[in-house]
Amino acid sequence: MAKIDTKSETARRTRPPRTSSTAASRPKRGAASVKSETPYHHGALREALLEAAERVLERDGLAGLTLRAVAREAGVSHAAPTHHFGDLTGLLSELAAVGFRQFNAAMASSCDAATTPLEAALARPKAYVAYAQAHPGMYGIMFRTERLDYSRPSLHEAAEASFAGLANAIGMMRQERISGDALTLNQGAAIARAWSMVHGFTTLLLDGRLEDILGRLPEGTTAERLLEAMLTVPMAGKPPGP
Amino acid sequence: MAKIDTKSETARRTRPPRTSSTAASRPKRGAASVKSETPYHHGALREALLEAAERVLERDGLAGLTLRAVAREAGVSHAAPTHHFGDLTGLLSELAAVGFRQFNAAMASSCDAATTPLEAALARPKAYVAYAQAHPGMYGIMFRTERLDYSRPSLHEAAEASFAGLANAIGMMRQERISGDALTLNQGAAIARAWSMVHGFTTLLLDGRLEDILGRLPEGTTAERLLEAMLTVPMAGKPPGP
DNA sequence: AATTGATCTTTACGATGTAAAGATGGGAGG
DNA sequence: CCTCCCATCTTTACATCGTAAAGATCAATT
Repeated sequence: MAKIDTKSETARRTRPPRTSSTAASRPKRGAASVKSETPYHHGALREALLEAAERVLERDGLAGLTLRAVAREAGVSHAAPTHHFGDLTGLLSELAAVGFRQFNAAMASSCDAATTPLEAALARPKAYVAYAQAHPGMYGIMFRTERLDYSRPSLHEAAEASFAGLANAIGMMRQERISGDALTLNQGAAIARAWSMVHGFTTLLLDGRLEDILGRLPEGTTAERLLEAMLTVPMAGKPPGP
Repeated sequence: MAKIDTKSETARRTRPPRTSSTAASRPKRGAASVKSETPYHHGALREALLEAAERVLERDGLAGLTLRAVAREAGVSHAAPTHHFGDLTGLLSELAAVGFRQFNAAMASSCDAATTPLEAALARPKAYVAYAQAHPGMYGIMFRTERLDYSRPSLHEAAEASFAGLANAIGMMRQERISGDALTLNQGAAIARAWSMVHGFTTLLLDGRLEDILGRLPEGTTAERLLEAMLTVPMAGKPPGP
């Protein structure tokens, strides 16, 4: 009469046969014991859980991303993630680290593809926004600090690399070297301005708060075009007539 | 044997005697029936709940802001909020509306106090950031779209007023009239740039992500000073030497 | 004065995070 | 080869949360 809790839980757990996309997992056991379709020891649960988490996040959004949902998606018991991540914060932090690495890779590759100086200057912000639009859930996690543990090395490093890349780009654009650790006020302001602008734009865009503006712009103006205009046009004064 | 749920709940509910800060509540009953310290009908539960929610938010942060916690804080049963807000989304939305009204008032009053043109141009962004720093929880709710219902009139109006004030200020700064509903690309870009910059800066600041930059700036540089520099200094090129 | 409808409480249920104890089996040491 | 250990995963349990539904209470209307 105390099993009320597990009733629905057990009933739902159909346990799909762990269609792991990374077929390289479980090198030891494998075809030796065919009797048990889902061996007790997964072999690569950590990675499988992170992939499952990403899938759940894309499918059900941030609200659906729970420890138990991720465990279900991976086909393991609801308490299995605990051993690998300790906590919901732990899982989210590691997932955010994955996101930052994807993010950094996307930024780096898009920068390499630039040819003209103007293109080079716009490539990074565009890639920033493009990543967020392609992976809104990921972006949401990465910048939702309340449930993140930055003392975790993987997250700290990935996020740090992201910031370093940004600061570097700004420095190059200003044709200065960002020397070591010290910054002048104007250097700091340039970095903070660029970051704030792109990050703020992205946040507002994902929250749908720019639709109001976009709707009033000339027909068919995209968010990317608006971003370009934001970054290109001088800060104040009358715009040049058409 | 099915009362396991209510056990701890009831045990905790000490029911403080509703020390309502707004003494104007319950005009009808009052001193007539002294026997019941907490009358069955509160009289102004809606407002009391919103105030309680704000208190809980400031004390326990976003994570602690639950329907039940708010009900506890207000000294009513955990299901009482349902009748007034329907939903957690409802409560959060109404609370966000309160926040937007506070926010708008702060912005307006700070704009009136400006004397020089430069001061006037900086007053609004400074007030923006200042409000967020003074009420981080509120700000978090106001711009956390996922659990907000913008179809609610109070929230929609309050947020709309906030946006209108911003757009107006940008238009005045550009010495243009924002005519009706249409916007040129440059006008839209100016609005989006200003909003993105201030909102992004605020978000990054509240998330502690600017501490890295602030720490590398000249000794004792505050966030407000950095914001000023962001808004004052030209966007690119070498800074003027000291 | 009886009724009614709004307001608040009780009770109940499914879901979640987390802790703790039990099961499993790969690998180390005899 | 056998046994034992321990990392890994499962079971079980519990406090809390959001929400729904039914019951209690009371002010106001008829």
